[in-house]
Amino acid sequence: MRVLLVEDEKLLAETVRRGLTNEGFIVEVVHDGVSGLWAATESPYDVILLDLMLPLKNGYDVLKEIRQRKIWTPVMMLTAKDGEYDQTDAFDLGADDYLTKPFSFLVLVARLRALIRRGAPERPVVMTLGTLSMDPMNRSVHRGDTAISLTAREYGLLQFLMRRHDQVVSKAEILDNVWDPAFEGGDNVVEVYIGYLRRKVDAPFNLSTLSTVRGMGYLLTADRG
Amino acid sequence: MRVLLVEDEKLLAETVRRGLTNEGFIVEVVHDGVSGLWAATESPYDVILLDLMLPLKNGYDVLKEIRQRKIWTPVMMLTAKDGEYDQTDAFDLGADDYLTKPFSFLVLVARLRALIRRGAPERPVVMTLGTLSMDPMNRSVHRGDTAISLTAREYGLLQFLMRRHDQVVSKAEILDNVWDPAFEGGDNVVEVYIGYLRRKVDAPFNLSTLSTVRGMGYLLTADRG
DNA sequence: CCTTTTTCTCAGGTACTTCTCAGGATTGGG
DNA sequence: CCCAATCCTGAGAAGTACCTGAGAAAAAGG
Repeated sequence: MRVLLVEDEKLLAETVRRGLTNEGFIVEVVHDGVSGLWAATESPYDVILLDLMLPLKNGYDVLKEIRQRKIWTPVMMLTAKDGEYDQTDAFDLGADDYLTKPFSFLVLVARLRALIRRGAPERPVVMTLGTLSMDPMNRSVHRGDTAISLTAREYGLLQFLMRRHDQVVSKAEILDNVWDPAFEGGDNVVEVYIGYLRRKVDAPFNLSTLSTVRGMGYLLTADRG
Repeated sequence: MRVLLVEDEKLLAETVRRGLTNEGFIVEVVHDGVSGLWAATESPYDVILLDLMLPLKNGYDVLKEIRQRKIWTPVMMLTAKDGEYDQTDAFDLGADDYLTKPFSFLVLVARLRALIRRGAPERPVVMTLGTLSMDPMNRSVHRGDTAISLTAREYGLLQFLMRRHDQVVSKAEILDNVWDPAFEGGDNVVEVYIGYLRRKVDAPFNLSTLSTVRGMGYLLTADRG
């Protein structure tokens, strides 16, 4: 269980390091924001403890850049007690928890464990295929940056096709995965829904990424190369 | 905001329950130590109000066992005023605050809020989403700078939606988190309250930040960009 | 105790989704 | 080129999800 601790108050850092080591964690300590960012990008940790007030680069910026680099290690922010910063900012930037100083060591350990247990959450599940993107969090679909509104069934179908992009998927397979197992109808309904999708994700953009492979099924590919 | 109240004096328990419910908390009451311990381990609360003198198992033991089971929900002890027990004991065992009976209801609420704020980081002091803002401290909601008056239930629902902004939340999820766990009714009540909220936070401002995602749930987004 | 507010249920209405069907279009093999 | 298999698609019926006004029931506030 590897922990990166980014904290400039040497005394506090040492206390926490010793305590966590004692609890069985492997702790690495750095004392400024730039080193923190570097450490976070260079080696994998199970969780990052990030102080807000740091020399060279403050905690917010470190967090922001970590997330920009698509590193989704859980981050727990350590904030001083006055409410100078708005804590929602930290969450917006992708912090997973925060702790207000001074904190009890027991609380720290408990929260740390909770965070690790939750694991690096499946945060950016947003799938992309060429200019087509899908975000399961808010169920939105975009081609480039124009939003596309899909019904539940259309969405389910597209999600399945995106997961299996560049593979031919048969109508039977689609029925099995997108429709109710108990579904009794024929497979014409798949043809119909493929039609709906084409009109929404391809036709308005003069694309044809969703093609028919006669006798086999359908094939979704990326646009632009 | 879920509270577990462990208190054997039925009258006091009922008063507190009603008062807290009125303040927007969801309160569950049990009347003895064993039930309290069981409840605390079985479902998640934001804070536990724990009387010291309890039938079957006293408050100290309950607290100790709760902590032994690695449950770190903030606990506020309710102690009778005579100094039979030393209050530092409570802290040693992992209580986060205590209140001496008889206590003022206002003080209880204030300390409870402080505790929840300290203990549950996912409840920042003031939440904002676009021009919509909510201050849990005084339970006020504003759109821009016009105040909006909400009932307890409306407030709870909005708070939940704001915490999960930009995510689709299902009616079942809403029922689980905003309504009493014991709630038996169908989920039409959610539709009704979504309607109420829309009439208060969206319609008067010609906005539609609270949208329906058919077949999935509801989605709260920020206005203006 | 009576009044007001809040919560919840119900039922009718509306709008949307899903699916079926049938005829038309397309494709590939002979 | 013609035929048969396959796929597409417009229209519409059936089904479902959601909204909302009205009002009963419960709680809160005099």
